[in-house]
Amino acid sequence: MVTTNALSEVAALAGDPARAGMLLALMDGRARGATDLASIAGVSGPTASGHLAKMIDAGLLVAERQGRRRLFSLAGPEVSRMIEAIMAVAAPLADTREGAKPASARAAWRRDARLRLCRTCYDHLAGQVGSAVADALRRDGHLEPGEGKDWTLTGKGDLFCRRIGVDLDAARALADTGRRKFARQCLDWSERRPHVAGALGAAFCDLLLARDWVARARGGRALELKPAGRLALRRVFDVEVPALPA
Amino acid sequence: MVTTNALSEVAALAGDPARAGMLLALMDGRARGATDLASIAGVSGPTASGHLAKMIDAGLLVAERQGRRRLFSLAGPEVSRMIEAIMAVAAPLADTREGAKPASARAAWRRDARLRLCRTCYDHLAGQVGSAVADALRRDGHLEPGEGKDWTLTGKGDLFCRRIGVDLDAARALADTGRRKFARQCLDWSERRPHVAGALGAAFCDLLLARDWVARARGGRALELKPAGRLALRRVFDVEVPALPA
DNA sequence: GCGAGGCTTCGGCCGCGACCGAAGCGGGCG
DNA sequence: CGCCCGCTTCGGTCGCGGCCGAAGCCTCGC
Repeated sequence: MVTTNALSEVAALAGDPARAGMLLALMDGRARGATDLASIAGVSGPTASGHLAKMIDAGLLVAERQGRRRLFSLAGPEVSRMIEAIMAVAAPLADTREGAKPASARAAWRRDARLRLCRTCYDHLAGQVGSAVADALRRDGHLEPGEGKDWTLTGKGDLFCRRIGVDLDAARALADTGRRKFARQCLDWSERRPHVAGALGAAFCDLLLARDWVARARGGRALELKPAGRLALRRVFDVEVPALPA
Repeated sequence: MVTTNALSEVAALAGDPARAGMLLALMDGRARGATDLASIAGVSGPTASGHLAKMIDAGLLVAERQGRRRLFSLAGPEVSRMIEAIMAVAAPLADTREGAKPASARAAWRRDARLRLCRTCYDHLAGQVGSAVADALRRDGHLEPGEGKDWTLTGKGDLFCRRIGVDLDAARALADTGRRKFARQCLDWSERRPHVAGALGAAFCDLLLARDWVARARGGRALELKPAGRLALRRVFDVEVPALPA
């Protein structure tokens, strides 16, 4: 029965503390370099490299060169679903082991739900809100997949951005200096579709913050979607985002 | 960060081929003895016993004495969800490794969905249908949790069973000989609530088969829920069971 | 009450795999 | 062009944990 071995092989990958630490660190959807992950996992560079190679091999991670760095991220939503499922089993274990704090566990879970709904990824939007915005832009012909992992803003999209108040000029200026890509596809772990990163993504995020449609939760990447923001998403982008579970 | 260790510890449990084999074997919801599981996993008795003890300890399995045997089964739905989630990640790996049979994998998955919907557990109903029936009987005051892991059939339940055609006399006769418990709570892996086992559970299953509401799929524990059966469940038990995914 | 079957505990063996330091590659940046 | 930084490969060490056989415990059945 090959399925038995496949199960144990994948589980064994997540079954090492160093690898588990890396996977958890990548659950936020950011891509990280091998050295970062090594220090997060508390192992040396070579050891981390070996772990990462195994996880790439098994399809748990994907890697992308960026400059002289190699950035690793979760291979897809099924991987993060797996990690969540394992944590769901592991949570009661951790509880019973030390003084039982189901309340805090539930709070953590709620916080996770908030993260999945709306968060920043560096300085741009991610989560369901980020993906919904990107989806809407594509759907309405404002944004198209460009060469490589870039987005191309169409003429129609240019007009749309100016109309709703996105500071396109600043974003373009930043891109022209070469310091930053204008618009990049950034794959989101909790959603299927990529969202909008780069200078344009940051400009969108700035707009939502300036309009007070979303607000930074103190000390984290979570963004609170205000009622006015939910309304605005419907009115401006014609998208609906689900409410947070109670 | 304790959550990291908890994750890796649980994953490591599933990361051993012998333990993974046991977990997969238990995915059908049946409880098995240590010797059975040892031969399934291809290890000796003592080795299996050690594995089982660890999984009990971690809350992945639960054990129940029955005579001089000790029966092991999955601790709950979150455990089977975890295993499914891991397999979802492992499946592509197995595919690319050898000749890729996504069709058969999908067929297996569909078969699993059928198992979750309706199956036999020994000779009684299990799966969503089994649990739905048990839920309805409790909800309507026909069945109550009795002492230990027994169910108690109320007077109202007695009348109800006779009215819909369950062969109560045969079930009671069987129970009176002591050869069999009358009605036992049997925990179902794919559902929360226990379903009805014992002579009464078997009688219910016989009824559904006799009425042609369900039919045995050849060569398996899966039961096909006929359209008439779905209708009957609504009419007789006032429960709704979801359709199979296409 | 005694034997048998099922499960667990104990002790000891062995192999896999995590780990690190040192050395090798390769792409930026000054 | 050459240094530097980030990542990988190589070789060797070591400890954890899986594995089994033998022996012990408990429950059942004759």
